[in-house]
Amino acid sequence: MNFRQEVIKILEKHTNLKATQLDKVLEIPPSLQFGDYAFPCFVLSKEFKKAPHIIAEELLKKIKPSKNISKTEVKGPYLNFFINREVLNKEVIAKVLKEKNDYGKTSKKKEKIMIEYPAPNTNKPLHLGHVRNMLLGKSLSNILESQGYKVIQVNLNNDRGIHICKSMLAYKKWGKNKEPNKKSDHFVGDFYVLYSKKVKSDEKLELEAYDLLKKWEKGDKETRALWKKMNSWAMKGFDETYKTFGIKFDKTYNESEHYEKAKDIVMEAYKKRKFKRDDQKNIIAELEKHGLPNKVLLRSDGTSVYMTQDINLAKLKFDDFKMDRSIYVVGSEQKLHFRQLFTILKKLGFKNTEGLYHLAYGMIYLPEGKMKSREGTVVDADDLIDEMTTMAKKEIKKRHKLDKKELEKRSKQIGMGALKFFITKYEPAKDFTFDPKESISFEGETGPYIQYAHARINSILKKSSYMSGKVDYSLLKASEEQELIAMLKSYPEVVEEAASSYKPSLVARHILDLAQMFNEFYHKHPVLKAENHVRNARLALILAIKQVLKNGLNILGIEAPNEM
RNA sequence: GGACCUGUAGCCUAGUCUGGAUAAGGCGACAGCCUCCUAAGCUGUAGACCGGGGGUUCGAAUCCCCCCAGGUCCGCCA
Repeated sequence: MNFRQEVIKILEKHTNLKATQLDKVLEIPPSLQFGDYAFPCFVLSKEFKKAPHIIAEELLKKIKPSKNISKTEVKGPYLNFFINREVLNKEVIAKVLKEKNDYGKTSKKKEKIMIEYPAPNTNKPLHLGHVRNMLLGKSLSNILESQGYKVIQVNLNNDRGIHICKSMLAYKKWGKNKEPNKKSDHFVGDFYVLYSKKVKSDEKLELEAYDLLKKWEKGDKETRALWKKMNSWAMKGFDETYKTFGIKFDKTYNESEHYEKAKDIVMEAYKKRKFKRDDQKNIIAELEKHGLPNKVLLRSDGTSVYMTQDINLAKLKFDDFKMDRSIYVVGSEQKLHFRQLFTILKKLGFKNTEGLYHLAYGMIYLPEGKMKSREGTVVDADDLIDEMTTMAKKEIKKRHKLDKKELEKRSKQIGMGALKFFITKYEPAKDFTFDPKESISFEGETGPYIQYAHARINSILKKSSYMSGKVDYSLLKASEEQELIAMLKSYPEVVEEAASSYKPSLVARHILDLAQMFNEFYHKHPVLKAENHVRNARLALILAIKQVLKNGLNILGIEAPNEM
């Protein structure tokens, strides 16, 4: 049953507007007290040369109530339509309860989409920026999958280059061949920090690092062995963190394996005059007519640059998976880079360049400014997880006495829920400041707030004897109940919108609103102590709310605990 | 200098694509609510010339132009 179509049909009969025009102007009122759909009569006022409110009155007289549209009303220049509550309530709640975990899912979309994230450097542990990256990549993957897309998640290790050699050098000099005595990516990162400290008083280290890079490039055995060892430490540490975030990749690419292979592609294109040489004999892509700065692709000595390897990787990924779309989850500071890359790929005649997309996310600042790995002013991902979990543990201890295992489990659910929601609720493009003191909160617009609403519902349901027999849905007529049903109804549309606009934040906001409205309802209207029929209807309602809260949390990678 | 992004109460955000009915939440502040389904909750009060100025429109936080402020980028770094 499509109520909107029905309203449009009615209006089509009584105005001379076409369905497509009506679909465009028909709106959903800001508040349910104005009905479910509103037709603004301004549109007709010119044609009829009458004031909009008079047109509304005239239309009202012509329209009779039907089974689905129970009432029409004039409010100033608006003609408002009210859907029959009983039909709507029943339809929405029954759908949620029937589809359960699949509510909000569809198999409409068939395309294959690749998402690449978080592409770390293998010389230091993951930090808060990666956390945002991972949460965005992962939740978007879930959201796209829920719409039927075949999603391929890939990672790229930036595993070669001068930054790697710096931590290698420090290990060589001061590492005493030690094995990791802590989480192994942190162990590697310590040497990067150590290098940065030492180089301040000893500039020669910089040259030594470059020597090491040259040795690496020549394939020096000892250097390669150390490089391999330290990289495997770093990656092993990353894997543990990925696991905490529930992330698995279909494939991981390593920059070192193919960074040189793009040379042939570039040279061939150069021969076909797609690229040129500049005064210094570098091969460049001329991008000025596309409104972009030119870009060097091969140095005059034939060595490749960052852009070159990205060209090769794009080809490699497409050869591997033949995807229709490819999303790069990378910070917004690389916007220009990706505009250039995509333009170059088009010039090269790559397939599916229309499907290339840079999902740029904003910076995270700390109260003291920008994060700098070198200076150690970063928020480490693992530390952050620990801190959130510890805080959650403290909060739980205030309320309950739990055995150790349950305490660990629940504090992880809540701590991670808080962290994930805090970051996901921001729109991807937005910069924000992460103040550890204020950000670690479990009250207000937070993950635990939503989890709490979920747990509360569960607690009520546990105490009830819910009969799945006949429910009189017309009894759900309080404004809170109607709002709640409207939100349940629109949940699938919100997920669809989140998928098409690549904004997991939309889902986050929606379930937050739902939890807020539920809490309002909870305080105003008793469920268990309500009169029999009303109780049954409310039980059905909150069961549906619980389901949607859970679905929304889960799609964002957040757990929905039954008790808190 | 150029390109892109951002600007909504003391602070953080939603709403901007697709213009419409009193600009919606949270934090903080103040005043209340646990003999009643989990107070990680709820209610109320104070707090907004939607960065500024023009324009389009019956109607602008939303669209267009100009300006101001902040950020990012404009490497043969990744």
